[in-house]
Amino acid sequence: MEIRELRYFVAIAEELHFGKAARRLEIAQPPLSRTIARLERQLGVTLLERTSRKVTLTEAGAVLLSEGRAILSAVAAAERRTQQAAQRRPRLVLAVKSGTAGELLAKLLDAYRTEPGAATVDLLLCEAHQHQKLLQDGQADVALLHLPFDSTVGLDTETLCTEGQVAILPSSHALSGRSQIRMAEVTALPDLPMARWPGPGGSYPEGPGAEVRNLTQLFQLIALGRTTVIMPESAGTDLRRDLAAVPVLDAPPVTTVIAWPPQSRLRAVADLIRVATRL
Amino acid sequence: MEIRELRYFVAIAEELHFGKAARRLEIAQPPLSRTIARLERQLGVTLLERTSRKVTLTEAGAVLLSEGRAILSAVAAAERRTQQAAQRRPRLVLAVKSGTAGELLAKLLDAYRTEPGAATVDLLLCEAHQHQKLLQDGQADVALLHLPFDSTVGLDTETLCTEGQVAILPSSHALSGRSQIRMAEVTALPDLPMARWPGPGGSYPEGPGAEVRNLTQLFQLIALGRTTVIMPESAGTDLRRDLAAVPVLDAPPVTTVIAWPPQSRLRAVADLIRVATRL
DNA sequence: ATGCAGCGATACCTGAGCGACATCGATCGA
DNA sequence: TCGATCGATGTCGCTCAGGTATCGCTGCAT
Repeated sequence: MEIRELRYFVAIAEELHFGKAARRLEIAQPPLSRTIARLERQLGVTLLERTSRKVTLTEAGAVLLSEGRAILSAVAAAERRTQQAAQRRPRLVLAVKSGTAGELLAKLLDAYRTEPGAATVDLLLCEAHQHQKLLQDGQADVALLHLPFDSTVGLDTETLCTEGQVAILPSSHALSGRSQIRMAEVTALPDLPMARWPGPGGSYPEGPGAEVRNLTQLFQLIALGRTTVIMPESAGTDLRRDLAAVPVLDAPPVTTVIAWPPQSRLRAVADLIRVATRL
Repeated sequence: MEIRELRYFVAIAEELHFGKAARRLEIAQPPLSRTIARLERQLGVTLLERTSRKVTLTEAGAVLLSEGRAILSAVAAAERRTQQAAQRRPRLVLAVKSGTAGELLAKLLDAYRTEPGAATVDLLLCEAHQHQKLLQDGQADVALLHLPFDSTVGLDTETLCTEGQVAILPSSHALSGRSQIRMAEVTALPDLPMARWPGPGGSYPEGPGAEVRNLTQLFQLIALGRTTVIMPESAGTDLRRDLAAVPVLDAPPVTTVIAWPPQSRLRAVADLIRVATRL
């Protein structure tokens, strides 16, 4: 099995249409048909059921699609990382959800900068749920994740810190003066439905709250009295004047971890992790 | 970058010798030289420093070696799993360290067997530290691991159970009648140095205890009064007559988890996991 | 019922590149 | 200084990737 064959198969499996897949691959349709036929012959497995009107995946095809996507990501990552490693002055891409881990991030970058042979660290500000993909296809080398929100499946991690959560409310709200609060009190506020974040697929869960994509949007909506949110303490420091943070007693603690692909061999990654765990 | 090129590069990077690598790949040496040269040209990166007497890896080459091995494993896994998925009656390979999780394993297999459309489960009895590799190159589909001993990096997991640990002693030993014991008491026994297991590389750590590879060896040595061991409770049930198990109060608890590769799409794997978590 | 449009498979051709063999040039040790 | 060893290079045959033209099947519209 070759990468080219896998690329072709994944394209067809996604399009379920030889013509469209060929256009996407920028080749003609006949070589595509032949390549897939040969792949099937070599594996001894039928991957696609085709009539002249419809193409469908077999069960084996679904398995190969899933495994194949992972392999193609890994190949793209290998190419990127190999080229990075050859640079005279290495660069390191650190993926962080925008607006989070502010102080920790600053301390980490400061501490790492003084390391001998420190690489240039590029920050890749990403949206929630993107980390995984960025690390897997080599667009990022390291990421800061927040448990239990982010998944660490397929990654090596080290715990950096654990913190409580706070509810962000309009300063004018009745509860904003409280020194602490409980989950149930926040989630039950009928006048302030909880904001909804996009899920892993990029679509929003059902619910009454506002749909938000970033902290600026969110804070604006909270200030307007349209929504509220429960989030880690550190993200609630240095708030706008018209917002208040109230510690939520029984919210699950949030753990910030540093994560990297397990087979990472970049010295810069190892250094950064060492610095991070010593903070 | 193609799989063939990656296979060639990994072979050379491991042998650090074009001739030997070519023999291992069962091709002549010249095409190998040319293939690597072209790979380097395409990546725009020097992977190997070569003189006519010595070949060494560059830093970029070391990165590609590491990433490349992972990719080759993934490709082998994809081929195996695709072919498995095409079988009329699917098979499922469950990797377990020999001698562990006895009762849990029996219950799991019994419960799964009654599932509608249950696959045939093949047990792959392996040695410690092999799980990871078996799952990654597709020789196994699921594994039972024991935290904190085994690494779950790169795998999805579900916790099945947690148990304490016991010290296994000769029945004749002075401590064997105790109802409980402490770590320090066991590790400090001068007459019974702790047995040594092979590490991830297959070599043994330094120490006075006996070198063992499996439970039969181990139990025999304990019965002979040559060593002792601390291990999970469940592995210490149904002991030989001449051995005794004493709970170790302050030993870290052992968690048994079921683990699988994150991109797994086999229905049989999903079924088995569901059954396991409901036990 | 028939003709047409859309789709995947097949036939055939050209050129790139893989792999084999022979050989070169450099380097190290005797 | 000579020979052995090792990676690079030149050359050749052949496989196979990719292109164009076309076939055969199927569903749909008239």
